Amino acid sequence: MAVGGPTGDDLVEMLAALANPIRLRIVATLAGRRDYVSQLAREIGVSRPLLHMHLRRLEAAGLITGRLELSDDGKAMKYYEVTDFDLHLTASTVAEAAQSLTRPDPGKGPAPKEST
Amino acid sequence: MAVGGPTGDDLVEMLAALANPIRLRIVATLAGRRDYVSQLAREIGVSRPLLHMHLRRLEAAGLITGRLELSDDGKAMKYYEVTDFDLHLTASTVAEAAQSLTRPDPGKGPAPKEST
DNA sequence: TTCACGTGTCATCTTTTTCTTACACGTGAA
DNA sequence: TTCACGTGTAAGAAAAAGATGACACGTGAA
Repeated sequence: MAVGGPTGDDLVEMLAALANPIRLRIVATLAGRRDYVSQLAREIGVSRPLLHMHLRRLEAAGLITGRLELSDDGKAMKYYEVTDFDLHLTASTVAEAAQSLTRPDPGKGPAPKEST
Repeated sequence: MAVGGPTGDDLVEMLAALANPIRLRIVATLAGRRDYVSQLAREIGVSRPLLHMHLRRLEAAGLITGRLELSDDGKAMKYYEVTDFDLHLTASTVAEAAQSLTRPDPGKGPAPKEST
């Protein structure tokens, strides 16, 4: 997906999702091959609940996607894989994205009202 | 500066620095013209102490630089401007950067020891 | 002197993020 | 049944980030 213009809010979410060693490692691992949760947790070396949280964050940002599949054993395995994200960050691209920011500060005011 | 390979740690720091509405807006504002702290605080609409903290984070990540200058009035003004950062984020670039990650998880173990 | 403007920091509080522990469910095999 | 393996979630502790207010300093002008 070309990202000529994610909204400022979306950009913040993507950046926040990537700005973490564990999540960076998750993306790196999934970049090689898709994997299911338990196996991924073993490879990266984190607990399943923790990995689960990080996966949610990455998926919410649109950087990875997961789908539930059934193995031959009849076990439900959730496989994750990376999406085709492509972010180009320079002062100008950031400046453009910032124009569509709706939150002046994180988690406070809901949205800016239009000036009269 | 081309960023064919910032270390994983550096990348995390840059991403964390940009993953914030206020800091995104700071970079966007400085992308147009350099500015000094008090004026910047007024334009963005945040307090000086708060802006000061965000500026430190951005400067630590190497995204902006500031230098102290003297105005005609003899006042010490600290002017900030953006650097020529250029980050390209895809699954593969992230995978490459992740190889040089030294911290398995944020704020726990100091550094991984080399395996024998 | 007092005011307005610039710089900075410190202590504190609130909020968010991160992480662990414990629990729930389902299936196949011994 | 019990065990191993897969899935998920919920509660609470710990750590980090965000934000505020009060303070310090220095200069020029009224």
